[in-house]
Amino acid sequence: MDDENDPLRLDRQVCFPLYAASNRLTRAYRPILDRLGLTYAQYLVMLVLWEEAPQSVGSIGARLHLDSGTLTPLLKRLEAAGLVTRRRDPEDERRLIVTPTETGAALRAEAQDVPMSLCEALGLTEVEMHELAGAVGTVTRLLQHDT
Amino acid sequence: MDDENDPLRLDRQVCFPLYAASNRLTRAYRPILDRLGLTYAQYLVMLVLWEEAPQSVGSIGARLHLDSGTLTPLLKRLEAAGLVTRRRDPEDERRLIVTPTETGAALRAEAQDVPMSLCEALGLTEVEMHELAGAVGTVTRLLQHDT
DNA sequence: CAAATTTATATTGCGCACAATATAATTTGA
DNA sequence: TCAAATTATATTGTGCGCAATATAAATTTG
Repeated sequence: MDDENDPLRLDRQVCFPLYAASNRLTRAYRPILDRLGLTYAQYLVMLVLWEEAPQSVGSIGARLHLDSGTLTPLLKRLEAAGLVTRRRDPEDERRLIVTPTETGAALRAEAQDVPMSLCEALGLTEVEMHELAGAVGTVTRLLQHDT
Repeated sequence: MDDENDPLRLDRQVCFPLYAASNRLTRAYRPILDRLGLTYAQYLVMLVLWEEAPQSVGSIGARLHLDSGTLTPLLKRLEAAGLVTRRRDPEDERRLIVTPTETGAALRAEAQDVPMSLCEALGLTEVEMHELAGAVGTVTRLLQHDT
């Protein structure tokens, strides 16, 4: 009831600005990634695959903290778009091996300036981008106490 | 191709940790809010309404940066749960006035210790919580250059 | 005052995110 | 060795988040 210290006031919520910031980022990415025909989550999966391929659904998920409920349909859409192939690992038929197609690998070149475009879309200088990276790092470190 | 400075490496993405942190937070809130029968987004709407009621869909949306595409079905679910009423403003039939029911208002008492429970679920001390608030504030400030 | 414009909410459609559960392959161990 | 436990992915169902569009009420203008 003592307004000042009410823990339920929206402007006292530590986590709401993080939620709002994350939504805002996804919105900012959208017009940029539209040019590549990718959603933000699909872009993240392609980043992971461009770094190392092939990879199983599980290893992609471990990297992005996403589970098969999210990844299975997403990967099917990437497959339907001709960007990846999905086949079972003959060594272990439980595993599904995801590999970028030639088109999917070539898309990497188109994606080169996505980070810079986003920077511009957010109206951030390189210095501010570094500040942001620092603050985001602090948030991440603090939230990784658990798992 | 010069691995070190490749702007497409996942660990060079400033925004991915923010996305991951936001997902993690929603997961952390879930078991706590389950006890109130609320999702995280519904909890945010109730916070806004507990602060000031009644409010129109538009004013709730302005506060949370959400649009009617998100809020209309969410508010219908809150109405179906008996937590709010929805009626047109007789002064301006375009507006929809959202008001907590007695049950909805009473739920506020049940929610009092949600912030503390979350803090515990994240394994954060009060000092760390303040650090987190500071870092989140920096992120918010930097991302508010645009709108 | 009527037509055009603006404003507020609703609807539709798509793609996550995730809990819960299912299925099938592999591994373990009595 | 074979039944139980474990592991990997898939499926189902719910609820966002948002772009695009629709609808209807209010406001502005000519």
